[in-house]
Amino acid sequence: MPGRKAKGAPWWQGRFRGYGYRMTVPREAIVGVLSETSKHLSAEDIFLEVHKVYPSIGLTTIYRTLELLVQMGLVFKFDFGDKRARYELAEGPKGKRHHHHLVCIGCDTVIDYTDFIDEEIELLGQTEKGLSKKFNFKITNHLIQFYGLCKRCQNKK
Amino acid sequence: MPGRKAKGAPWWQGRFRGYGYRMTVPREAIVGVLSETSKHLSAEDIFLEVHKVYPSIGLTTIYRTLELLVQMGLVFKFDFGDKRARYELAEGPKGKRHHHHLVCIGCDTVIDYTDFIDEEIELLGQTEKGLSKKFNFKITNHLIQFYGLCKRCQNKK
DNA sequence: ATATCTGCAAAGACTTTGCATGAGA
DNA sequence: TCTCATGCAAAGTCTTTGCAGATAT
Repeated sequence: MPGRKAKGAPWWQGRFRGYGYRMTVPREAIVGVLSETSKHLSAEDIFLEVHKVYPSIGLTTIYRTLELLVQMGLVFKFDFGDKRARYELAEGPKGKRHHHHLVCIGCDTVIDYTDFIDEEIELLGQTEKGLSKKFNFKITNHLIQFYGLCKRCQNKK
Repeated sequence: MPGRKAKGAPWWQGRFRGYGYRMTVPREAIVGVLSETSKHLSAEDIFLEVHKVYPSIGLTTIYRTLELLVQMGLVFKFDFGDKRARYELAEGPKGKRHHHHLVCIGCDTVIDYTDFIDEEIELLGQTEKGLSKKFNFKITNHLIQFYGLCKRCQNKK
């Protein structure tokens, strides 16, 4: 759906304010970019995208903002094995579906999947509860990734 | 048990040969260090440890060997959020218990846990099978980590 | 008005690469 | 012997930091 830009009040502004952070043009632009894609963008990817509209915004700000966003829980930071960190919005306006990743160790392609998520959620819930109690550890997040070879890379060798 | 050093033929040598790699002193030393600990060592940790016995072995070799080991599936490489990569032997002589990690985002401490592993294994097995079929993706490994705050870090704030 | 935020340039940290020497099979 | 492996130093890459000027509230 193309015409998503013209919304009323961006849903994330309150979140910033709640944390005592100011709402600025760069921050708006960065969250904007993240909310418009389902890809796993690197800091530089985001920089380039933001740069198209606001050429004056620097890469440093991207990094600093992403750090904030991660800390606020608005964004997840991933490491898929290629050197750079990847970022993904934690929640969308419409509550984007929770998913995990399938990472190809041949070409670093990442596939999102939502299959078995319900079963996973249940097991994870159990596990989290158990671990929290046993280790007195307050779990706030989890990471599940599968590694292997995608179709193309299987055929290469 | 202290006296584990004097074993007959190191179990991993065959693996090296099988991949067409040579067995060398540095490689032996590095696997040796990894097999003597249950910690999550960084390349530098390993370097320092190896250095005590073989001061002539350089950090470069550590990196190069770790890459080989990871590629051979003998070692897992982890990213726990502090900048450096961490390495852990994938399998021990006695088939060390499969485990996952609980990572404290406050102090980067990592706790290994084996609770619920059986349930996880079962679910993961199912999931792997399903995903392999659906995406024609050959899964070779998986990663599960929980993030949160350890006891100490909960009390700090 | 003023505490934050930002951009630029420079620094930092981990990891990789080039090349000549040395060692395994 | 003849590749493969290693060490050293230098280079690379992503990310962070310092600081003066700009901005949000």
